[in-house]
Amino acid sequence: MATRIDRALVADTALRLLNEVGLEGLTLRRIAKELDVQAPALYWHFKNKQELLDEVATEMFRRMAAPIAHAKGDTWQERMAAAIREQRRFLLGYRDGAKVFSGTRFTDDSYATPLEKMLRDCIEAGFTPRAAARAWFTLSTYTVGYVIEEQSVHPTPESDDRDPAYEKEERARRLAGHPLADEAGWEFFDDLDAGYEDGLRVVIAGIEATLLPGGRSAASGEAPGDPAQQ
Amino acid sequence: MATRIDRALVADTALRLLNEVGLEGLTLRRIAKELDVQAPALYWHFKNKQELLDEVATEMFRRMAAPIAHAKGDTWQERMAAAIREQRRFLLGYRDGAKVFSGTRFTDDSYATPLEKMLRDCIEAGFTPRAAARAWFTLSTYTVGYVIEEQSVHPTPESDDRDPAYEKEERARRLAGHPLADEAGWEFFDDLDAGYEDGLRVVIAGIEATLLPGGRSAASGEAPGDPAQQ
DNA sequence: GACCCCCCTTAACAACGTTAAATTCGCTCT
DNA sequence: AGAGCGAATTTAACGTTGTTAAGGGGGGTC
Repeated sequence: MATRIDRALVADTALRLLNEVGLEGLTLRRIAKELDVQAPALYWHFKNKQELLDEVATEMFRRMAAPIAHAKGDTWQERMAAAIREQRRFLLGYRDGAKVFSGTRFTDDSYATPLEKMLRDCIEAGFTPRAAARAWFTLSTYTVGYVIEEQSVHPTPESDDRDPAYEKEERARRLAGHPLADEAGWEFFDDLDAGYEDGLRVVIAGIEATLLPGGRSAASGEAPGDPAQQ
Repeated sequence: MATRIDRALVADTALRLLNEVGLEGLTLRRIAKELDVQAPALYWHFKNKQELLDEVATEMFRRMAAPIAHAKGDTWQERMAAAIREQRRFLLGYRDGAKVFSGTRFTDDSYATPLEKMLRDCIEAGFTPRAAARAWFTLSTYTVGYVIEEQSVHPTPESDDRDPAYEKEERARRLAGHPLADEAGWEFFDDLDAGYEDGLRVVIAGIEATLLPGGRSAASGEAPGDPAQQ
């Protein structure tokens, strides 16, 4: 009847299913059903659910690897921005994409190739290896954090239905007496794409200023606040 | 026998319990047991587990609100850095703190007071309200994203036991042929505090450069890459 | 003393991840 | 072709989870 299953097929199916049922609906029995198989069959291919999810996250990354690596631009700033925008686009493309992605371990080195390319690009632009790593990591961290927040407002991709708990009037009432905080909330909810772009611009400008040799405080330990007190 | 329970007591207890059993061990029955009560009793005070977790996250934030609001420094840069460092410190202080914090909805406006103070501070320093909101939001997003990653390496606060899956040799073997990616990994794992400080420096420098009027591209739409293409 | 509302208990349900054992499929060797 | 064998899957079951339904005890008020 149905062909035999393997890790790749399971990960594929689970990833497709993710957009239909969300992370909390992604149970072993549901995945098994989609594969015309009983749930315990999955345990032949994965030692537990976490390992299966790791494979799903890895497959997710495999699909974004090429677009990230091929991001184009005239300057390193433009290439980095284009690459990380691709990453966000993919994370947004899967329901709960950022949650699945964050904190899971990759099961192979598929992420190494695009990463290697980004870093080499930076180094050729004058970064030290350390600064290049910090630059990319900061950008990536910001992006994942941002998309997690985005997806808790807009649970499903390609649809405008907000999570109903984010309600206008209730919010406004609660924040009476905090006009700035209220406006800040709107600033965020109103245009998520624009908000991301603003933050992206901030981070890239910061990388220029602090991590690129020639930037204001590239080599020195000088910092805002007092980093030594930590 | 035991005193009656209410939302505050439940949230308190759950928050204390969180550090002992972690997020996945934080079941309703376990919380109830700690309160000398049967699990369904919790449903009198919360409509479901998510609402309880929202209350826990809110209580978490209530405790960080004062330290954040009272962060001191001579410049707005130092004050922002000090405030967001406090936020990270608190998130790290609870097991799975960043995961609990991210994406959950606050049940009251306890976060509005410190936020209002930060924003006013920025505006007095010359920011527009919009820029102030973006600045703080970018900083906060970066921090939550960073701590989520941190806590998936170091699951429990105040202890050095790494999650054993992050293994040296295996990693090195997998990344043979990707020397930069390999080194980047070390750059990250090796000193998480320093890594955070580097990123923090980046973001604050970027805020200076792009969001503060007088910064390089404050008012213009100019950006790295091509923001309009989104 | 009867009523009522608040808060909690007991009992139970369906669904979950996971394990153990039995079973079937698909190939190889003779 | 048939026996043998390991790989892949099924059936059955266990303990635990979030959640619901129904009932009961304990103050306060008429």
